[in-house]
Amino acid sequence: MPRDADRAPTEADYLAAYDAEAFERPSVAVDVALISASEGALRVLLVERSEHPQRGRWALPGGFVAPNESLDEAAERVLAVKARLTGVFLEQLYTFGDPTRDPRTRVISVAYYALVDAATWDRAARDTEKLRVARLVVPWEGETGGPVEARDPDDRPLALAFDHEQILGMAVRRLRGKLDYAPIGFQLLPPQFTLRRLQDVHETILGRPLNKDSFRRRMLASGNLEATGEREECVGHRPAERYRIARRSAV
Amino acid sequence: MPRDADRAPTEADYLAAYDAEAFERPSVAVDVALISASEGALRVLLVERSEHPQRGRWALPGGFVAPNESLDEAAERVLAVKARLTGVFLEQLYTFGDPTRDPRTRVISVAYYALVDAATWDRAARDTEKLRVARLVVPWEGETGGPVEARDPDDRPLALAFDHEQILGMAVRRLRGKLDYAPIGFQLLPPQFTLRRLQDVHETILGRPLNKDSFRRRMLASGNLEATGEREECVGHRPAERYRIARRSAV
DNA sequence: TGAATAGTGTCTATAAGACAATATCCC
DNA sequence: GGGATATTGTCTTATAGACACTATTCA
Repeated sequence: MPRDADRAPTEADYLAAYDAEAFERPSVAVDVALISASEGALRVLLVERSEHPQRGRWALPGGFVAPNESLDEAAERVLAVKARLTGVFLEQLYTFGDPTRDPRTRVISVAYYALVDAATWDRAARDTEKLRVARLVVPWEGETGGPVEARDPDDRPLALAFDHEQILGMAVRRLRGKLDYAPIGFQLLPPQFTLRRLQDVHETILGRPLNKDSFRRRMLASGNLEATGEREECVGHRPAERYRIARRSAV
Repeated sequence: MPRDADRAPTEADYLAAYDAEAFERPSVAVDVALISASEGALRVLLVERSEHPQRGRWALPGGFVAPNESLDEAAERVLAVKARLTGVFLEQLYTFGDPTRDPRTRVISVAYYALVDAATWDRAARDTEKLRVARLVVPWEGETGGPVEARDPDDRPLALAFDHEQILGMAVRRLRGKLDYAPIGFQLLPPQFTLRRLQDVHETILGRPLNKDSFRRRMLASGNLEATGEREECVGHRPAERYRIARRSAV
């Protein structure tokens, strides 16, 4: 890491810094990676672009930020309008501002990610012409980072619009990083779930198998789970107990 | 976490989502928390506002994003112009977009944090009328989060402008969260340093004492450090070996 | 020589991984 | 009863915290 201090800023630098209010203003949008997990893979909702630019490519649902709404509210609105979902887990991810990321004009995108369980998913976003639930393929391990691929149900790659490949890569990296210390695994499951299903979700996010015993101990010790007393039924083997998120999450 | 699916979006929702290009565009700025550590406390560079709004209050150095620069470039420019620093560690933090955060007009701020060692600091930003190095007081433990206070050299609180108290709080929280798994502690130290100085930095960031033995073991095992063979001099006690960042950081 | 901190070695407590044994359901 | 997975218990291993001890420099 070089530390070249004391480069003398030019007059132009000063002008650029102080007169920026006169600059042309960029458009600001939010793009939401709505993520779920099923059958061992992460899934994401994509929208086919019907207009130029990038017509025919697949994009994250997004929209421009209205004058009187906060960024969080804009993201919630996008979810409500495009996926018909409200009240889901939603968190800001990163802001993408390369001047050339949108060929039309300068568009700065504040990316969000949202997590839902597969059941809610099925109600909200069936596969249609314009809307598709794509499977994510992560070509890197751990928290290396980098773009990820989206595949259709026949395992064909979907061409993503703009820099949405990067946004999805960042989302997966964030998920992997937060999973161990933040209570986010549950968000991909229905209100009640067995420990095995929770482990499935963790393994899907991390892209690697986990030790069953250690996983049980960690989860139960975390204080984030609460036994319901109920059990699975009709499963062809000993039924597992169902858990839910503890009211006082953590200690 | 409620999961109220299926609220039918109104026509107005659709229009808001799709006609947003016609919206008035917000201004987009970057604000940089330039952070250092010395004498057991985190320090941050603040600029006194000479204009309304919030005249007389202290703000993070910032500037509007120019049409042809990326967000990272804008943050680098702000550092070069206001602190005369280039090549320092710089990373995007979070984007603040409350519609009322700036009373003039809608300003969305992409916040960054930068890390420098105290020596570079002293060269770059002496205390002047307009520029001040403030001491940060963190009124919460661990990664709880929340606003932090800035104090002047006489320990008097400095009134911060806009939501910069929140931005600083987010910066401290991010630092605490990343410290254990990302190589960022070195960024607050000169190119060569002893393990004790590194521990000082970690304790300052975390706001709590660390176990000396365990800290040594972890740091040396991380593979991020490289012994220089040199030692301290004239220290009135056994001189410690100096280390630097390993060329191949981590494995 | 003594003050002060660097660096090493050992013991203990805690958490993760491995493995075995038992429990419980449906067929 | 047999298949299949849940759940519990024990053992081993890695890591963090605690503490004692030695090493080295300058005053």
